[in-house]
Amino acid sequence: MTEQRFDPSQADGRWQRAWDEARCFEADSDSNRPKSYVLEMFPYPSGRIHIGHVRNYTMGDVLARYKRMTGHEVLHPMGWDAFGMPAENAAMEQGVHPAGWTYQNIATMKAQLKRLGFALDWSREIATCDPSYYGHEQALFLDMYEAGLVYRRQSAVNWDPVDQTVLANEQVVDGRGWRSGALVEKRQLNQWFLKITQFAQDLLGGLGTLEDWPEKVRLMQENWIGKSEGLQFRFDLTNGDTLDVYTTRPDTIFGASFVAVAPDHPLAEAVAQVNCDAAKFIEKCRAGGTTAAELETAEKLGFDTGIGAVHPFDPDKRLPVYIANFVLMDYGTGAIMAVPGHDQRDFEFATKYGLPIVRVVAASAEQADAPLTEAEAGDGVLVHSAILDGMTVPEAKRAVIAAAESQGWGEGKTVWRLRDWGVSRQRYWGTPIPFIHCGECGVVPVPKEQLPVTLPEDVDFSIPGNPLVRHPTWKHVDCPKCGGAAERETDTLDTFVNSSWYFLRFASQPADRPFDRDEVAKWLPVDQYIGGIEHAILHLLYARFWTRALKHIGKIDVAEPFRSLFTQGMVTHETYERKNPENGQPVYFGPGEIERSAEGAVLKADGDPVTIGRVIKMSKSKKNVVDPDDMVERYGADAVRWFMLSDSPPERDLPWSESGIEGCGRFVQRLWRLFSQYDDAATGEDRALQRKQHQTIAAAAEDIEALAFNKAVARVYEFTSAVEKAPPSATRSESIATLMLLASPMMPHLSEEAWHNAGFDGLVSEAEWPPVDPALLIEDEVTIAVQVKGKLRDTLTVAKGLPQVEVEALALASEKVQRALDGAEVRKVIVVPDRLVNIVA
RNA sequence: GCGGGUGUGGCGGAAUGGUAGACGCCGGGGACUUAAAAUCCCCUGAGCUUUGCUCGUGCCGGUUCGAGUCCGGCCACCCGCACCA
Repeated sequence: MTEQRFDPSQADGRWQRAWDEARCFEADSDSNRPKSYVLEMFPYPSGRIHIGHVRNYTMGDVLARYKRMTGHEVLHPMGWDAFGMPAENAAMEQGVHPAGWTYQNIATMKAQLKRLGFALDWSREIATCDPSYYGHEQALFLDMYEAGLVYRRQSAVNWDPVDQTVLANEQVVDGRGWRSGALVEKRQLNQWFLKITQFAQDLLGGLGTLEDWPEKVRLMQENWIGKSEGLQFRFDLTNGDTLDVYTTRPDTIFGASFVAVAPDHPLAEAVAQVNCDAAKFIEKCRAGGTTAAELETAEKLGFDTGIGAVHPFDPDKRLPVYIANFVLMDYGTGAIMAVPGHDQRDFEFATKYGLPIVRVVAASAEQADAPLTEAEAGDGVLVHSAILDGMTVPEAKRAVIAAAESQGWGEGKTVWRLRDWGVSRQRYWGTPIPFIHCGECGVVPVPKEQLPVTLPEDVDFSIPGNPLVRHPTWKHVDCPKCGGAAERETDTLDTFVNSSWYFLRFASQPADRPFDRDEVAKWLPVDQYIGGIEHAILHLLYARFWTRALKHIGKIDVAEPFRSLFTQGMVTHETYERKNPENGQPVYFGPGEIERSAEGAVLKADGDPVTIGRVIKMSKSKKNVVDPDDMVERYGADAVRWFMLSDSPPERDLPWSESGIEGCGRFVQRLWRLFSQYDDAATGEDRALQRKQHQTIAAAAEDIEALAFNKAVARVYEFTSAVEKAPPSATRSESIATLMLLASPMMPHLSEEAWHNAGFDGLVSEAEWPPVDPALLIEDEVTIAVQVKGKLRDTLTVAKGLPQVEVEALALASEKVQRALDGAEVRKVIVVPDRLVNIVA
């Protein structure tokens, strides 16, 4: 006899232990079933699992469990993206060691994930902060160095002069250090780079093969790589020098009214040597923000160097050369020809400094003198452009490039927006870069047999700066080449490096090398990768680059790491706030502190109302967070999982609500009551229910494979209602068993318990997805909409496949149709078979 | 600023160019109960002159027999912008 209510507090743990004991989620690479590699982006161990993680991993889990039920050998691993700044911040703020803090968090979060019943292969767990992981990363980095994919050069960092520390962009607030409040300076340091640009064309071309990636992500990457074809050419300057500029619009060369260089361009620096106003201007630019967003939103500012540039088509024409804050040194040559008529940035600059704005492209020759109120980037024909007049934009581009090449002052050139990847971080909690600096031999790689270069444990975070630099002994080593005194590299690798190959390490974990080539060949590519849209560009591009780099140096034979990608939305929640009467700043309250009703919300503490604010991404600062553990404790893992899948399409944001999770808890119990009605002694057929059953199996499978979990959930609801209403029969019992199977990827604990109680053998987690009888999918009647002039007037229920003429006759015979027609003459009748009739009068 | 996305009832959403609002939440009514919880049933886009009609998918316009869906232009919000992960 089964209990009245399903009790997750004891059932969840029992089945989780049963899965562990059966080791049913460990991937067997010797299996001859078709493989399926399901991977969710691994989490940063920040402390506790966030509800957003729960959503991400629930989606992957449903797919992994479904794939296992449909006969696949599934690899569904989990690990920890364990290096990063928060551990160092915790060390500084709480006096804990980054390693201790990180491993403690991992233990906590692992227990939380276990409580949710995810079908993960924990035998392959990795933490990137473990030397057994990052040691192999160091080896791969050295391999890339040997292959010429790693180099060093000067590059700017944000320097906090008070804390004597390099700051990340997010640590710079309004141009000041977040801790010290000091004005941040740009400082040049020698840093390590990976040559991602060597693969620019391949990374771009590869996007075309990624059919199962969202179009938007491919577009974003394409724009990020930013291939552009244009003209690089040389201006002769009035001071006797020359200046190389790059333009994607050589056709507009007659519209150029000035030339601009980046503040850190050599020409700008040369001018600053002799002109202190220029030096001050450059100083001002350096004090500003470093990010592209800040540069481009800042007011356009320039400094006239007094130098003139000779127009290549008109030796008498001189263009003033400016230093301008909106020109980027990293793109092209760091210098541009500015065409205000056809580039909005140039337009704003020209307006501000009173420079000429000339139209050189118009819709037609007659429009040559149409006034410009903003820059026009559209197509048209060339005007006011001497020899180019009348040409189209593409013709003029070709003509100018041809002229430059034949006259020897420039050449057509492909330029990429993509820049090489700076991987140096002046921080402790990361992978040590395995190099040694020797006064005699220069930069020397650490010999492979000396890997891993591990982090020293005795470090002091009470003072700012990189502890590796000031550690008493760690960096002092003998040069591997000459044996003389030398120093270790104290920079560590960007944490994006850790996440650029972890999916390979999951496939196999040999101790003596990063991965096994055959195992990688067996499991890769990842069949379904799931993560947040915020990783659309950087992480995914870096992982694609590492895959190419490792293939290039002969380590693997994988073209693309992720065959199919899915980007899920965020979990959001209402905010509850009051205005602080003293400063007008909002004071936030957590969901646990308030009492929510249909009328509004009141604070439990004082019973007075609070304002219900916008529904936004959960964040600690807004206190609109819920803790997954609390929810699992109150409603059980299955209700939480069900909520994560319900309602919102997975690619969109999911608003968490208390009433929503309560509804899910109720549905778990409702299913439980239905499951307990399973009776293998029942007899009799129920054709309609049988039809519904098979339609539901097919539709749910289709929905899960399309990751449309919200639709699969709706199918289960619908089918549940149908089974509940059906009178007892063998079909009904069969339907109940089917429902256990359909629900099992989403609500595995409930399903295991019910499966067991119904007397079935084995675990439902190892059962097969129920087969579909195609004959039962077809309906024999259809409902046809009848429209008059596009408006619905009636519906008809007819046999499926009824000939068009008969449908038309039935529609015209309808009383409602005749009334709507009101005697008007029928001009045309459109019949869509089995769907609709539209009568046009 | 640039690149990418999203917008449908009170709320989350469904809908191969073909019946807009499936399914769920909230709310309302009823049954059961001494009562409550739990459960079950019914109703639930707006308006109107209610056998039915009109309006309605962010806003403005277009294509079509027919537009939530396609095209053009706007608006709002979200994501990314290279040292957050």
